Amino acid sequence: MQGRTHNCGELRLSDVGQKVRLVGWYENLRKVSKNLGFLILRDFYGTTQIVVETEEIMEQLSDYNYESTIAVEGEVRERSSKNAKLPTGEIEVVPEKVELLGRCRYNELPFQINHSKEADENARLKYRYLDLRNPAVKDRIVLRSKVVADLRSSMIAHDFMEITTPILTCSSPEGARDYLVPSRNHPGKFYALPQAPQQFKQLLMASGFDRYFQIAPCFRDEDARADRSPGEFYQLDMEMAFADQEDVFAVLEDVLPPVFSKYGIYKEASKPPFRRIAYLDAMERYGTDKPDLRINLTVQDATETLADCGFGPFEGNKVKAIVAPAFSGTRKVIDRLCADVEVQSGQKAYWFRLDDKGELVGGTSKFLQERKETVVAALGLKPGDFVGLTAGDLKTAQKTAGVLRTKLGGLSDAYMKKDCYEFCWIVDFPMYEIGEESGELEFCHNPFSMPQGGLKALEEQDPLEILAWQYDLVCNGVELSSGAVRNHDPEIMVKAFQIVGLGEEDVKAKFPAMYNAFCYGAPPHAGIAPGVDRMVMLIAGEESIREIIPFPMNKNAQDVMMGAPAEVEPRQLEDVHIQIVREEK
RNA sequence: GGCCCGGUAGCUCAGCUGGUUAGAGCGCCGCCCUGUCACGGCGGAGGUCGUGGGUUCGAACCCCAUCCGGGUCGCCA
Repeated sequence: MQGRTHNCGELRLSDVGQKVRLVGWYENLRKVSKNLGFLILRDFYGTTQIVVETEEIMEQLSDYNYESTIAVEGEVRERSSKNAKLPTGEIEVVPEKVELLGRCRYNELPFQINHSKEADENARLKYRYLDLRNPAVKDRIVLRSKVVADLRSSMIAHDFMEITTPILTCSSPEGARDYLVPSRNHPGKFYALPQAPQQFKQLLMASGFDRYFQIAPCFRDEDARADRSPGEFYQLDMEMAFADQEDVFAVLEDVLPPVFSKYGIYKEASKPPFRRIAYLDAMERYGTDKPDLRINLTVQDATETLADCGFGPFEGNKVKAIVAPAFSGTRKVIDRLCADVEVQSGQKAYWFRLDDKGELVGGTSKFLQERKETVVAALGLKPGDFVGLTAGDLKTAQKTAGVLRTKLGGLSDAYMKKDCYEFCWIVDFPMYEIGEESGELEFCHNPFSMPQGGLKALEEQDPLEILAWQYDLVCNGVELSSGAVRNHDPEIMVKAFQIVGLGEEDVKAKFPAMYNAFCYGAPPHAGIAPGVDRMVMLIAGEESIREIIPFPMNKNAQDVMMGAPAEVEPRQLEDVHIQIVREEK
């Protein structure tokens, strides 16, 4: 007998009496005596108990290390003591023959397979093929595959067509650092890996395709975060011709919630239409453009009430307040909260409380006693309330308050409904902003977005007042995606660039293909590109993006399993006309 | 690049105010165990305390430098 008759997850009571051949990994042997032991055989589908009842097979097994692959031939038997926790727990296989298929040469592994999630991350990444044998680790990758399959079929059901776009393309002048690929045939010239298929999908619209999507690999040479993989990631990239913001919203509101509620750790997901929050409102009420709407706390402006109270950090600054009602945290909890905010935002948070007797206590309260009535009235305080405070220029105060709000929300179920997916759209982003470094007018997001009001707005309005048809999709405080109604009109495009001091020649130079294409009659179009990795993280309830990537890189963008990045042969460098210049330390 | 946290047995971690022989659980090896299922019992092996320097009679512990990992800010239109 070759191969297998069944997998390790499918035998049931109804199979009793059958002769079977199972193959898989030798996970464990619980040895009870010289001639009784219970072997756990594991494959992709599950585990099956093999009951060893002869000294002969017991001795044979003692030569094999755990994690070797073996084949077992024998008869299915009803267990005398069943295990309700296992799908195969009612049966066991009595082996007539055991065969070694692939020897594991080590009796000690870098970590224990079933506890690999607790092991050192570098060891897990280096031995990812062992880590992935852990069902709990493997399941995330299986989940990812299912989510992607459902997204794909749902998009196709919505009449979208998957079209692949080039991986070797050219460096784009805006945005993140590119990954460059030297050209052998063109000395001194480089391809770049796409940061997103942005321009290609817009060119598909100009080419006459109506509804495009792609599970698209994207490459950006930027530093990692817990929720941001270095180097590469995937987007559910989509674009629709003759469409506006409403059309894009309608598609994703239809496609995403069913996938989230079907596979997610939470079974409840927002129903369409998702809440829409204007960017400036989001910054004011939630202190972020990616609010977690599961948290019911909001930010208030307390500048007028508190800025001049005599507390140094408030002086001349904007002050933001978050009132947490019926607060029960101890001083230790509060200190921890403030420390966490400082670690994450780089800014300090302050606080005081209105105690049960109605007295202002703790933190900054001594600066407020004289104006107690005003403070209580302005913030609408009730006895037992905690007030978290942040200060700085408007953006700093808002952003810090945003971090504080998130941390406060995590403290109590009363502040946060945890078990659901709350989607929202952030809309009405400003078209332009004053750049923090340059101090000059810049595009707030991407220059391809259509300004609300079109050419007329660009000609007549204060640039800082102009809004763009630009939107973000947010779920539980995670930014899933940016999207926009694109600027498909060369005239408006040139005008939009002129406002930031660039001209027609710059547009042509920076985006020649798109500019030219749009000169031949382009459809109005709009699109978006939700991050697949982020969505799978939310669905899986994982905090680390590495858990949902089959072969992730470490924080420093190294693949410790493959050894990438690596040096190459001098000959290869010559081929592509590259010389290495090493920096002296 | 800045800041924060960490690095002690194969793995996870404890190790007090600096004190003489650095511990635990899991794993590994050996023996025992006829229904285990996180099997159990007994015994054993296993340590450059990340690295280098300093302070001290004495350093896993304090100081300096450095390397590595994670988080975060910058960055990611």
